[in-house]
Amino acid sequence: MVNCVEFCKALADDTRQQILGMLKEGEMCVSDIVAAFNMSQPTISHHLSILKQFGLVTSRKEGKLVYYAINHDNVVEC
Amino acid sequence: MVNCVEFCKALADDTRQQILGMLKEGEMCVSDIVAAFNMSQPTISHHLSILKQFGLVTSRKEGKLVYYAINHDNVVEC
DNA sequence: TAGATGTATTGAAAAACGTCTATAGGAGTG
DNA sequence: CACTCCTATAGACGTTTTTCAATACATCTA
Repeated sequence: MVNCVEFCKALADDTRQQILGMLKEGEMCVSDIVAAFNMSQPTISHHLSILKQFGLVTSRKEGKLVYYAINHDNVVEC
Repeated sequence: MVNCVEFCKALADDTRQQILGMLKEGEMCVSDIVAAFNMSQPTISHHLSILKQFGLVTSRKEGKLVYYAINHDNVVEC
C-alpha cells in the first residue's frame, strides 16, 4: 500500500498525467507512448516505472513489447 | 484556476499534508502552526504560501496575526 | 548464432524543491 | 518615535527529481 503523499508525488508531474490521459483510451506499448512525447525513451520508461511503482498502471509483456494500462483498482475517472 | 498537476504538487509534501490535517480542525495562525512542527517559521510560511497559491487554503489577517483555513471550495474530506 | 528491435538500467548533468539564517515589513505598545 | 512581536521575503545550501546518452538485457528473425 502506498501513502497519500507518495501517491500525490506520482501524480505531480505533467508528463505522467499526460501518460495516464493517453492510457485512459486503452493500453499502449512503450514505443507508442514515447512517440507521443518529445522525450527520450529512457525518460518515458522512468516515468512509467514510477506510475507502476505507485500502483497507477500495470504492465504486461508480449514478446518484445511491454504494454502499460491504467490500474483501475487505484485510478478512477478524473 | 489551478490545473491538476499543480494541485497534486501542492499535496505532494508531508509537511503540507500535515498542515492541512491540522487546519481541518479549524483555522490557525502561523505561530500556532509553527509550534506544531520542528521547523523554522520561514519554512512553514513557505509551505503555507504554496498551499494558498494553489487554492488549498485561505488566509485572513487580524492585527499582527494571519489565520489560515482550509479552502472548502477546493478541498473535500480525505 | 548473429543481428536487429524494444525496453530497462546506469551514471551524470541540470533543474526544481525543501530547508535554513538573516532580514524586511506591518502592527501593536510604551 | 522606539521597541517588540508576528509573518513574509531573500539568498544560500543540500537533496531530490527530471532528463539524457550510453549501455545492458530480452526477444524475435534471418
